[in-house]
Amino acid sequence: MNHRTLDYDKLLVDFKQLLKNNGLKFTIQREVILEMLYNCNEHLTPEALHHRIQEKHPELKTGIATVYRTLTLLEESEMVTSLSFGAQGKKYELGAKDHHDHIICTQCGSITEFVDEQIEQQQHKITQALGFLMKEHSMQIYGICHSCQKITP
Amino acid sequence: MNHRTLDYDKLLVDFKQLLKNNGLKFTIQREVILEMLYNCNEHLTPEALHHRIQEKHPELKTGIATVYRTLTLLEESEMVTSLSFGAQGKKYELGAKDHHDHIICTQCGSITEFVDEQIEQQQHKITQALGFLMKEHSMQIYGICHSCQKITP
DNA sequence: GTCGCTGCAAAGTCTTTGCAGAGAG
DNA sequence: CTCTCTGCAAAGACTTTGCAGCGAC
Repeated sequence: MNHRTLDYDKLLVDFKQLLKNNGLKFTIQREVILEMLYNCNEHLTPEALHHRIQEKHPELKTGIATVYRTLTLLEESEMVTSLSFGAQGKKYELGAKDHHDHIICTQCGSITEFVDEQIEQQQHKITQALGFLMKEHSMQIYGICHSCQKITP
Repeated sequence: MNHRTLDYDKLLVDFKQLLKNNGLKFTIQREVILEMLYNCNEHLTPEALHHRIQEKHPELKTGIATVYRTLTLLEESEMVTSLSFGAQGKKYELGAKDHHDHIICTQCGSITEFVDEQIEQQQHKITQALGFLMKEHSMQIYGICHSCQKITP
């Protein structure tokens, strides 16, 4: 269900534009991080991302600090968004995808995405009633996914 | 809007029962932490909570470690819930209150609570359709609150 | 009295920062 | 060439843990 409205080339162009606009440089490390976020159909912790990059591009010896710096940059530029839940730390995903909310299995940690138009509309109603200027929102539902229910009923 | 359905005495009884059931002891520090969570109509970080306790009960010299330990205990027992958003860390609130979601002002950091029956129902529908066993959920809406809009329009 | 609890300080995590050399523009 | 990036290691922030004495039951 990912990347329906997004192809990598477009993403890369946007990224390069973003860098240029801010007098920043396009480096291999930054590209690799973006690419990895694009290709991993998952929500990744900085550490997991770093690990995968080292596996796939060991020649770069990418440092964890660079991963953190790039994620911060991408998040500030709203190209990725972060999710933090419980003690499990912060996870990142590409944010240019369609907006969606998350259903998280507390057993296996898997994350399912969904969008519900009715909920979105309701949120607008509520904030308007309070005179609140809504910028964004995040919703997480926690529970046990279908597969894990079978294992431990 | 808080504590509509909850008075402190009841809370305290529940807490004592919880401790007894687990062979744990009722200490002044634990009571003070619970009381502070009850009286502060806010979502508190462990550090903020610790600071307020030291202000109000300096004679106890309550250590930050005890605050962390007690919050962990309370969270595991589902008497408090934690909220984590962005880089701002984890905040705790009494969880025995009515269920509610959060509207967070990114300007002043204030948190407004709300409940919407329609959203709740919709969440159940969605998870049921996925064969997911919903345990709990959290929803945060970010934006600029009414007061802050006046200051910087 | 017993056994859990507490404060303190030390040890862990996770994340950020300073720096000198490498590399993009 | 200039000025930003990077990796490394050191420093920070936040949280947890070990321990010896204290206190609830």
